Amino acid sequence: MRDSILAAAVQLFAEYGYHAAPLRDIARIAGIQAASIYHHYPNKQALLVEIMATQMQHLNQSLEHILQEHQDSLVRLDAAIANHIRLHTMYKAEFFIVDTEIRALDPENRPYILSLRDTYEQLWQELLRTGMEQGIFRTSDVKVVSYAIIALCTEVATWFKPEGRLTVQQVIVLYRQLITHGLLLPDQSV
Amino acid sequence: MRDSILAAAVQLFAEYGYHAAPLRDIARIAGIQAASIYHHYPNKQALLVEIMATQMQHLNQSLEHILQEHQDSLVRLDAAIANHIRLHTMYKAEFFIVDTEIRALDPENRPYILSLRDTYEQLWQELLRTGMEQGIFRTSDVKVVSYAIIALCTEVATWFKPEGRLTVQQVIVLYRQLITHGLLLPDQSV
DNA sequence: GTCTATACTTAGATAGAC
DNA sequence: GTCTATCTAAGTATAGAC
Repeated sequence: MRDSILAAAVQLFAEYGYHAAPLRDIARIAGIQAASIYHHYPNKQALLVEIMATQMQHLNQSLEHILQEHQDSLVRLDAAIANHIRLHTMYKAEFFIVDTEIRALDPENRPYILSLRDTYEQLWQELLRTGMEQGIFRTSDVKVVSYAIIALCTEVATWFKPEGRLTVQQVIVLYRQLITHGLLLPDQSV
Repeated sequence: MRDSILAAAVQLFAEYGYHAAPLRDIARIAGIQAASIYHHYPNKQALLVEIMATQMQHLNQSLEHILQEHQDSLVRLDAAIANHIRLHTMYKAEFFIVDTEIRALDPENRPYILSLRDTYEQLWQELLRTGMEQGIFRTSDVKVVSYAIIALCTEVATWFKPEGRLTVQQVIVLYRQLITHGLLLPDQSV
């Protein structure tokens, strides 16, 4: 039941937003009365925090694992892009909540979630900085590039449909190409 | 007063989200009572629609202008990137609302706002398709690339600070570089 | 562990005076 | 054009029975 409630919350938070999703509706989808939710969670906010924390920890662990497993910057980049897009398409609703409901966090919960997001950005920045120092990646502003790549791969979740025109793997290939080689054809390079 | 109310709404919708921003607070910032808002706007939703429609029309007009003025695909791309980033940093709060509160739109208003967004995407797709046909841009999935570039340039608004480390112009140069040439150094290209 | 009933608060919106 | 006063609905959360 605890999981059913959380699944219902994920669905409604993603569809209508945290503040627009009534606890009564979450309860209805989970098949119980609103009051019964309070046996499993202390309040509505706790649902939001658990959804966000779970996904961010998952994301961080997977990227840490990639950095430990691989030393080659190009392999790391490819794996990190694929990992980000796979998780964001697989847990589409959950990550949509992570990306849009930060401001719905109570002041006492916000720092924790932001620190998890910060950790993820730092892992990416480590990957990028190493690649630039090795002369594999073009030297640029590490922070800006990390924000850019993360935003790019995150946005996939907003339009991707599992039954759509493209498979996840095809999307990964397209994004990888864009991130590594850019839009211009080589002969146009300066 | 009409503009004061709208400015207050922009501030609070951006900071707390549409549903979490009480009309009474909007009124307080505008310096009037909540009931007085209804002399200027029929309801809260009308504030949201006006904010979104105004910005999207502005964005569309500027890109249409660029496509009319320039024929060279590379010039068009540079101008479109700069235009998007400039508007998104100049009207940061307004565009943040456009990008996060689509789901707060009532069913009768949503199609209109989505059609404006659709127009913008189509203008970008026209730009990209032409460049690919001319052999200036790498051939790829036009829709996916348009989503990617728009997401990339939109995200700038989430972290950019006017008094921060980088100027708008510096950010534009960095993003332009990333979009056109990608992350890898040329000798690493396949 | 789930229920019914309800307390408490706050929201958007309206009525009518000035 | 703005106010005070108020309506009505809806939200989160609690109390206490089963």
